[in-house]
Amino acid sequence: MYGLIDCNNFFVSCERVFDPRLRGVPVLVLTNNDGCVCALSNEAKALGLRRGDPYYQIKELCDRHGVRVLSGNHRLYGDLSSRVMATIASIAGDIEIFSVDECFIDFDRWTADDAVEAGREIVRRVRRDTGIPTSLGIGPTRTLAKVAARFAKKYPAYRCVCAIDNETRRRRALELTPAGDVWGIGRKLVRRLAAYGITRAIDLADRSREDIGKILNVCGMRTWEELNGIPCIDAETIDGADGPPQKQICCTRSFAANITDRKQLADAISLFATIITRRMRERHAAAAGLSVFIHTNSHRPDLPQYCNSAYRPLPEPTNDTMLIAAAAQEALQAIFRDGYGYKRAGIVISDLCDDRRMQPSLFTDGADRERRRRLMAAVDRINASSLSHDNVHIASYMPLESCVRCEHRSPDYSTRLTDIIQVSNHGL
DNA sequence: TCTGGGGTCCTAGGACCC
DNA sequence: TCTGGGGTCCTAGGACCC
Repeated sequence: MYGLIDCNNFFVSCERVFDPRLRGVPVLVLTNNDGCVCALSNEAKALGLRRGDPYYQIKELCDRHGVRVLSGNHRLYGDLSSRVMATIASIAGDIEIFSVDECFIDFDRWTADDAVEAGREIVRRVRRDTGIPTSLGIGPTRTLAKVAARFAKKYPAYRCVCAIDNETRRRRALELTPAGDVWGIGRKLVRRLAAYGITRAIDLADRSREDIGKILNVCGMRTWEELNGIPCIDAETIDGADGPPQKQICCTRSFAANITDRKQLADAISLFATIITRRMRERHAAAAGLSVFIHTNSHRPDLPQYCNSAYRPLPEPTNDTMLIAAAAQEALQAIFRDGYGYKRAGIVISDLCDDRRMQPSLFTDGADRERRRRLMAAVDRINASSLSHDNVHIASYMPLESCVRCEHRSPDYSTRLTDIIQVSNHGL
């Protein structure tokens, strides 16, 4: 049996941990640049708001109903996520972290009843120790555990834990689940399946293997098997930093206003190089090359459109901010054209290797490489201190706040000393 | 005025090999 | 008139996830 723990309305729940005034009222968390709705509280969902709604289209409705609107504070969410995962792991042992707010638990050696019992304890402890509400689904495959987690979240009678542990419950659950709510069935597939009369999860599971082979590809076939209780989604148990190495790292942003100036865009690219190299060093990744892309605003067909990207190989794999920034500038200069307003840009790195096992070049200076490595380590140490986030950076760097909008950002309650919550004793 | 960011996997088609 | 068979690698595009 697999368990899936899912944090309820995760980003909203994180904000509510530190600001109790947000409890019981509609709350939205926006995407970067305050562009779209990224997460909502149940009260906001009840007003008809949906994930993905552009904020400018719903602003008036939000004002009318007193919806509390927040910019995303991902440093806070990341910190709470690691606390939630640590709490779960302290009870369940090996867990497989699937996303910022979800993880799988191996319940293989448990009976269903014991798993439910242990599950209730996990949910209670996560709530007590971190303040985050969660739901737990249990099933014979990961896909069925996901289905169960939906029920655990939706119906209070389950008291946060739902198990699909026999054939009757499996069929009943799939009858009540729309095909589009199944893990792996997205918008496009919903439409294709509907053409074959498949609208509920049970319709999908009950088709013959031959039928499914004609309608869907191998990914769809795996979903079909999982719905029928045959586990076939890989068990890549992620164990701390020793999980499978990442294949790609990118850093891309939309800008609050179109950028027309070459120097301004270059400074934004330097910022992206700073962000992406810090992430690479955290993950022991080094890049053998990088791509830079720039894009005008595709939502404005009335303006001249241009997009392009360029690749630059590096003499040897590196995660040095200055070397990556320099290569990124070269790539940018190759594609920049005057006369356009650029709305989006980014750096994408697909050829990654482990910086502890990389092949150095015969023609680069080993002593210089070691000096640069120590310099980057020192910069990371200073910037990681909770008093001075990102105080040390390369000179051609544009502060994030000057190109991206985030007008309703909450404090970094748990990761920055100056933002720590204050408890007043006035009146005591 | 105003529409996110970071990933994964699969497939088809083209280039190339013997 | 008439032109094989088996394979790999790469890339772009499309689908999905949160």
